[in-house]
Amino acid sequence: MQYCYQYPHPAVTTDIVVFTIQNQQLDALFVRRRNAPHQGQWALPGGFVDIDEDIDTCAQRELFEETNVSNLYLEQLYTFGQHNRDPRERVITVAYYALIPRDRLQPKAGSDAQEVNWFPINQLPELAFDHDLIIKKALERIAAKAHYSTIAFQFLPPEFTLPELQEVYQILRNETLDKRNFRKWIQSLDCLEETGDVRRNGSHRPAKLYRAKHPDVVEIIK
Amino acid sequence: MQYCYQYPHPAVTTDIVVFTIQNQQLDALFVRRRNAPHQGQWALPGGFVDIDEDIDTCAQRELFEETNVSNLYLEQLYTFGQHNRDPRERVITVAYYALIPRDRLQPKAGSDAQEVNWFPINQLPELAFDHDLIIKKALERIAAKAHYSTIAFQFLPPEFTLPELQEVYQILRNETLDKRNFRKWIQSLDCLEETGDVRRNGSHRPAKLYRAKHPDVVEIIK
DNA sequence: GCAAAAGTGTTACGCGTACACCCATGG
DNA sequence: CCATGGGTGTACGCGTAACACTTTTGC
Repeated sequence: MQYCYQYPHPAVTTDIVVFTIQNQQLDALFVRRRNAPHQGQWALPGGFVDIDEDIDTCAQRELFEETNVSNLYLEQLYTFGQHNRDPRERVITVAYYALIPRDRLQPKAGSDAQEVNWFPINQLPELAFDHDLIIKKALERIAAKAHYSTIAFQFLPPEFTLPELQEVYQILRNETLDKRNFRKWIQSLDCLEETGDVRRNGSHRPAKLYRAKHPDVVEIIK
Repeated sequence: MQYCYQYPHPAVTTDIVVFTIQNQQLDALFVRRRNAPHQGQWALPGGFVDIDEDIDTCAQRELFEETNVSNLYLEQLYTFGQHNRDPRERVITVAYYALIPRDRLQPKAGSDAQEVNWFPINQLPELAFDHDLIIKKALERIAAKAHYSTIAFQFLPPEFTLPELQEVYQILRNETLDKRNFRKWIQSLDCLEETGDVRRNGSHRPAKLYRAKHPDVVEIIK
């Protein structure tokens, strides 16, 4: 079966930069390509937009196929449309980024037999296509958002401690923060509530647990 | 001649929100549709991406075709990809916005016989497709940028006075600013230089003329 | 009792904001 | 000389940034 048009049409894909934080590092998810071009190289998860599928829905679907997790924070990033970015045919890709909390990482990410892997964002392998550009843009975006939104909560489980939250902000903003000032700031946003519980992990004072008042919305602050 | 594919392909367009400031108002440019669907309604300028044309280039081309002006500030805004946003076929549009200074407005914008018109953004006509959504997103973007960038310069001729610059900021941010505080702020950015000349317009003290130190870059500030 | 991380207040400085009068020109 | 808009400085308050010690636990 063939689909014919009076004028040439590009193919459209979505690619998703999936971020998580583990081992004190920001990691992104990649899939090893099994076919040419760029066979064997690592690439962002993604794929073609179905003809009657919204592009947001497509991104959600691709994301689920690679991570087995749904309902993640997902935001459109930028559209990459250099005419020669794919040697096979004209492909325009709408890039998204998604954030996945540690506690929802699957033991083996990926539903099919594909080889997938997390890489720390400062030790990336060589990437297929223009995916290095996409990553770069995604990093800029989340670093910026870490300054004026509650995006960091999306990396954490529903209950977390203030030192954990501070660590996420530090990794995203790539700077160390003063503990007292950070606490004063985050408390003043009135977006946290104590669970009443504590977390004990080590021979030291236990940390109080908090949860976000509105865990599903990324609030713009300041 | 037909172009055939193994899988259905969407059409891809770019639409451009062209902004200018005239008569103390922010205006956007629209084209009246001559064909169904939405025949007779106003729509954003835009059109199909050629198969071997970068999407940025396409936006530039469409922009030039409607305004006869090139080398404008042009930035990608967002990609709109609801599957049913165009009743004819699947069309994904990559929206851009452009800023055009007063002094480069053509007497009759538009190169061909199409009916084109500027509308103040708070008196928009009913728009075709989802173009109201696109405008809304573009307005949010430039209002935000007016707070943390030198975007306002792009609305002005190469030489301008401080009252003129302040007016642009006020329109974009939709608030009045204190004259002395505005001047202190803008001078502190070290992005202006006096031309040494003045502009006389009326029976009052003439205003000093300034130019941007880097007229082609929109600097991120603060 | 000691090591290790959690928790907690105060001070200083800079920036943003509020505010009123003189200046230069054209008619 | 008068109307019109251009141009200028200061004071106050708030928010950001710097900074050190006590608390609680596990071993």
